[in-house]
Amino acid sequence: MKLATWNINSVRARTDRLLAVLERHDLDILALQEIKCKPEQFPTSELNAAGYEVVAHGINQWNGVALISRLPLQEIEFSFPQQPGFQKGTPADGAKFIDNGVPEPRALGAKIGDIQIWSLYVPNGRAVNDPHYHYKLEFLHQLNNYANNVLTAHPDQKLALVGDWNVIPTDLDVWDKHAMPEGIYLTDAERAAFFAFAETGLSEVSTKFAQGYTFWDYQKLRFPKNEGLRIDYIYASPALAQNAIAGMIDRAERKGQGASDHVPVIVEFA
DNA sequence: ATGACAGTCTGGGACTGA
Repeated sequence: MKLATWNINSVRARTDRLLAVLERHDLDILALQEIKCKPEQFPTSELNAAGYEVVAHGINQWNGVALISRLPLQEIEFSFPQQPGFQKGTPADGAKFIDNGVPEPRALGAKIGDIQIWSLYVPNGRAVNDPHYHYKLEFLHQLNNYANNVLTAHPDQKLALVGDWNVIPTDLDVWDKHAMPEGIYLTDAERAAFFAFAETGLSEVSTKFAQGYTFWDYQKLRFPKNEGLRIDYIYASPALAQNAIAGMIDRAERKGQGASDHVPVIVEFA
């Protein structure tokens, strides 16, 4: 079973590349982030024709996540428990960000066979101590609580948390650790929030099979110079992780006209 | 060498992203 995650940066702009990725890698499950479209704008008929079921969760312009699967998608969830919302502005009550109680389309869960999978687009954070940064940390914290609750209740559950984590976990995951604006993505708090998932028993399963970056900015010849980031990850619970047998980063997908700035990360399970 | 990233729409500039 081949599982992949990919921040596609607009599915409408890259439907041809999407279909090619599914075919080239013979994927069974693909989690997308930044689809940047409403469900009715998603290329559902093309994907159905290619043999996939689809569920998309998005608005017209920003964010948006989707799951594409050969096996049926069941028990769809459009947010995880306690997923925070975000409203622009500075809180007047001393809070660190305004949670309007409406989760953005950044998480989509489903049961595929015996695997519980989430496609996740973790908030960017924008700048250290920006309200969006605190929103990001709260998003990761509540996601961690959810994962911990699932695995505490069902230790043998196959659980996959995959997506664009917008965290640079180690200095090896960025070409220049001083290159990020105001040090965003690699603060101690962001890194601690990322590694906290390992404390729940999850393990990141792409790293042991594949080296290299998963994102290269469109600007400043970042891709030709291989100045990138590794911010797309596949966390798996013990029952799932033990079946991981191979993995790769599809670096070639970054080439040519019309590429996303992220590439697919793929792990195969026995 | 005088360009310089890409997506979307509330569009021809602003916003977001990383």
